This record gives sequence, C-alpha cells and structure tokens, in this order.
Amino acid sequence: MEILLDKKAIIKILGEIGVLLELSGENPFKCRAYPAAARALEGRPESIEDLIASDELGKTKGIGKGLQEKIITLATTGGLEYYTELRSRFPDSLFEILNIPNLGPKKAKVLYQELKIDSLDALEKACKEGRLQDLDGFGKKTEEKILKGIEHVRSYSARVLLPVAEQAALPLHEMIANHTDTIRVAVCGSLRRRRETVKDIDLLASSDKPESVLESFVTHPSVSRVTGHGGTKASVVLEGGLAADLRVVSDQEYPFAQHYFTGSKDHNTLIRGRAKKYGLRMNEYGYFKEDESRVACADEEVIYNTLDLAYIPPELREGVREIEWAENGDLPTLVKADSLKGTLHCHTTASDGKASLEQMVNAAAGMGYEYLGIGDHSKAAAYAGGLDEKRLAKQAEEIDALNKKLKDFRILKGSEVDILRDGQLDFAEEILLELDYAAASIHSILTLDEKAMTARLIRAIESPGITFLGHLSGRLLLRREPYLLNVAKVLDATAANNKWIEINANPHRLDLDWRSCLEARDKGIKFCINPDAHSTEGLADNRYGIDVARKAGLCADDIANTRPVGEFLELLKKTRA
DNA sequence: GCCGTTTTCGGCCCGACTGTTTTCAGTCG
Repeated sequence: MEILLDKKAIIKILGEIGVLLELSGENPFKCRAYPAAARALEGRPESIEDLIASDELGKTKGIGKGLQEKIITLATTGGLEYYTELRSRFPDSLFEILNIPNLGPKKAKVLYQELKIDSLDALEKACKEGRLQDLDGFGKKTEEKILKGIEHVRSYSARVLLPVAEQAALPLHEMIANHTDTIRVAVCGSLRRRRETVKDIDLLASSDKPESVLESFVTHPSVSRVTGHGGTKASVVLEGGLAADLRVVSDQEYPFAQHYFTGSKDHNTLIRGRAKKYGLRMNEYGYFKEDESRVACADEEVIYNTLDLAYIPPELREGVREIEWAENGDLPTLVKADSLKGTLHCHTTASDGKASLEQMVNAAAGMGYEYLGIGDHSKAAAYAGGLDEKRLAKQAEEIDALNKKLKDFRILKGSEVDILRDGQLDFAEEILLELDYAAASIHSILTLDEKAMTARLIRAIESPGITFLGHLSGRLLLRREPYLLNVAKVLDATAANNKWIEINANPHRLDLDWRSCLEARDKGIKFCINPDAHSTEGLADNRYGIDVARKAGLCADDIANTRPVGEFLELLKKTRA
C-alpha cells in the first residue's frame, strides 16, 4: 500500500471539509463530524499506514464507515472528489477571513454571496466604505469589530509556546488570587492541561461579587483591549496579543466550572456521556438529577468519584485513554516535577553553550540533581563549534579532574553526536563507548524522504555506543514541522536495542511529542528527560519535559533519570550491551 | 456523518456574550 498523504495532511483536510460544509449550510451535525474525526485521528499515535493496515481506523470512535472510506481514499490516492468539489464552491482566500474573531462560516457566506468578499483586503475595503451595514444581521459595530479583527489577524494570529502563556497568566492569576472578593481561582484550559502550545489563557474564579472581580480583570495593566465584558465573563487581549478569558461563578459551581473549562472538549464530552448513564445532567454549574436537584461536589476529585472514576489529572484529559484507565483503576501515578535525580544532554562553552562546564555543574547541583551528563556537539556540527576527537578527549580530562573535586555529584561524559546522511555517526564506535552515554541527533540534511530518514535514524539507534536519539522528530514548535519519518518503526528499533527515548524538554521542541511517548510507553521503552540546556537557566526547562511525560501517562519508573546515580548508571549500561 | 445496555432512527452539550434584534442568530469555548 502506498501512502500519498500523511496523517497530518489528512487531519487538515478533514478540518477544511468541516468548514466548507458549514459554508455550504449543511446539517450542523454532519459539519461537526469531520473535525471530530480529525481530532480522533490526531488522538491515535499510529501512522495512517498502520491504522489502515491494522483495520484500526474504522474502529476509532468518531470515524464511521463513510469517513473511513474518505480517509483511505485520501491516504492512498492523495485526493478526494468530494473535497475537490466542495473546494471549487468557494475561493481559497475565503479561509483567511474565517480567522477573524467572531466571524464564522455563516457570516462569511453572506459576505461572499452578497458582496463577493473573498479576502481580508476586500473585507477591509468593504468595512471602510460602510457596505456591510446594508446586510441583514450586520451593523456599524460589526464593521468596527471586523476592522479590529483584521488588524489582529495580520499582527498576531498564532498560538504561543507554553512558557509564554504561563508567564502571561501569572500576574493575572496573582491579581485575582489577592482580590478581596475572590474565593477560589485557577488557570484552566490548555494551559492547565500543559499543552505544548496555547491559544489563549482561561481563568476561572469563584466569588459572591463577580462584577467586582471582572472589573479588576478588565482594568489590569497587562490588558491592552477588552473584547467582551458581561456579568459573569470577560474577554481581553493582553499586551503582546495573547487573548485571555475570565469566568466567575459561585463557589458551589466552581469545581464543575473548573472541570468544564479545563477540557479538553473530547474529555468533557466523554465525562458528560458517562454522567448521563448515572442519571445526571452535567454542565459547567453542576450535576443535576432528573428532578433538577443538585449533587454537590466540593472539588474535581468528587466529580470524578461520583462517576466511579479515580481523579484524572488535567494533563491526561485529552479524551485519549484516561477514562478507560480511570474506570479500570489503571491510572498511572504520574511522575512529579521534583522526581528527577539528574539529567543528560547539556551543552557548555566547549561547543555552543553559554556557560562553562563548572557553571553548568554548579547550577545542576543547585537544583538538587546528583548527576549531569554533558553532551556537546560533535565535529560535523561546525556551526555550533562541535568537538573533534581531540577536544572531546580534553573535555573528558576536565571532567575527570572536576569529578575528583566534587562531593556527592557526578558529571557524566557524553556527546550529542551528529547523525550523518546515511545514519553513520560523527564519532567512531570505540570513542562513543568510552563515554558514559551518547545522544545521536540530526542537525542537517533534514529533507530526506520518509524511508531514507527512518532508515537513517534506525541505523543510528542500532549503534552500540548510542543511548538515545536526541530530539527524535526534529520539530521546532510553531516554526518547523518534524522531518518525514516513520516514528513507529524508529520506536520498534529503539525497543529492540534496549535504547531510551529522549524527552527533549526545550519548550521549542518538546520532542518526542507526548502522543508518540504514549506509543513508546506501550512498547515498554524507558525515557530520559533532558533540557538540551545551552545555559544554566536552560536546565530549568526540564519541568516542561515533566509536562510531556505526564501527558503521556508516564510514572517515575518509566523515566531513567528519576533514579539515583548508582541505579541510573546500572540502567545506562543496559543500553550499551 | 456518527452512534447504539432506550440500537438502524433520531438524537447529537449547551450556556454566555454580542449585536442587531423587538425575541433571536451567530460565534465561541
């Protein structure tokens, strides 16, 4: 079977079909089925090829007979008549106006059909000429809002990295927490679920005086624009362009609202469905019996317990497998932020790091770590000042000398050795085996086809001297897609050779992705959370690696560097058999 | 278009906010 479109491309097309159906005025449930199937597909770690071959595609909830056929056609022929026909009804440029806040398919359709508007530029012109006001359902305020929306789309429409959203949320959270009328407050949404990128900040508070809390929110110094302000909810755009919402409820409603606004949408749908089976109607305000009486829950844990489920941590609430785990008592005890006893894959001034060996070691010791693995670049990474054999040997001497001076801390010798075009490594096997560990990474020639790239990575991981692949997929969040590769096959080779998976905790990477980590977990592979730190501050990025691990349902035991140095070194030996 | 311990038809989450309405549609989450 030849695959002409990968999963990502198919997910994108399914989403587009959903929008095109809405533009066409189709049955809303039919419209929703396509993005729902896209999400279902996204939730499966397997490649599209494997999903089709194993017949798992049609067994996926949300993908029925019709969508299964369409997905297979897309994957194997690279196209779909149904999709092509839908696309021909509207110009491609119409899609860009759907990025404008509060402008959905219904309005877009009217704009296109009545005023022939099919682009941001055309829309801007029509607004400025006051031509929208003549349309049913449009007025002066809509025109003004759309103009602001166009500005917003042009200047800022992307998601942001997790730490960016986290930083932006902090002062707002603190202000609300300190507000005299606040009872409880929490960050919800994708930020609470620790997604790798975030579109907006969702805040929730409980109070007996919601207006008072909301007023402080919309007038906070970090707010640049208020886009909505009602009695229980306000929406703002912060300096820098990130959007934030605050919802205020009563304290009795708070746990339900917290659950509801944490999501994900798929998780909530599953929980609501389960509540229904227990004779309970569930919304963001509570559980309601048939006679509309409430079932009180003091916190989220009781909400889950009421449905005979163990408490599901927010990171797991993606509608993937967490409910199945919770009902069978299989929920993993997730690894914690302070579980790491040491870490690998750090750079120093020997290659492209900003801090010296000694500075990095001191910083790691200061974090309570027992060991730090150095992993400077190898000579092929000339742009990063990669080390040749001679400089690597010199670094080893420095490490030996420093280790002698240190008490209760161990520096591990390592390398982030470049994987060359054909999968050979930039250092000879015997050099690598002299080190305590070695990460093999791709930094150049990123555009091989899937087969060649997969073979290249497998050859590297089969090398006895290698401990794990550095940032396996090569993605840079919001900037660069992963290189073409078959992750499942690389994971199989990793498992077969007793190697580890790196969870690269650099927030620009978070690589391997948590969805694939879940797949690796199923294959029984051990993980290592590393910061890929190029400075002392970079070491703290490991907490984002913990987020990835928790999203993949990993326990401390799944992660090699939760072990004290002695046990860690024992485990390390097994990768080099 | 999906789904099914109410199973092959008839549901499909639903509430807040906004703007244009004079009772509601569209959008969002």
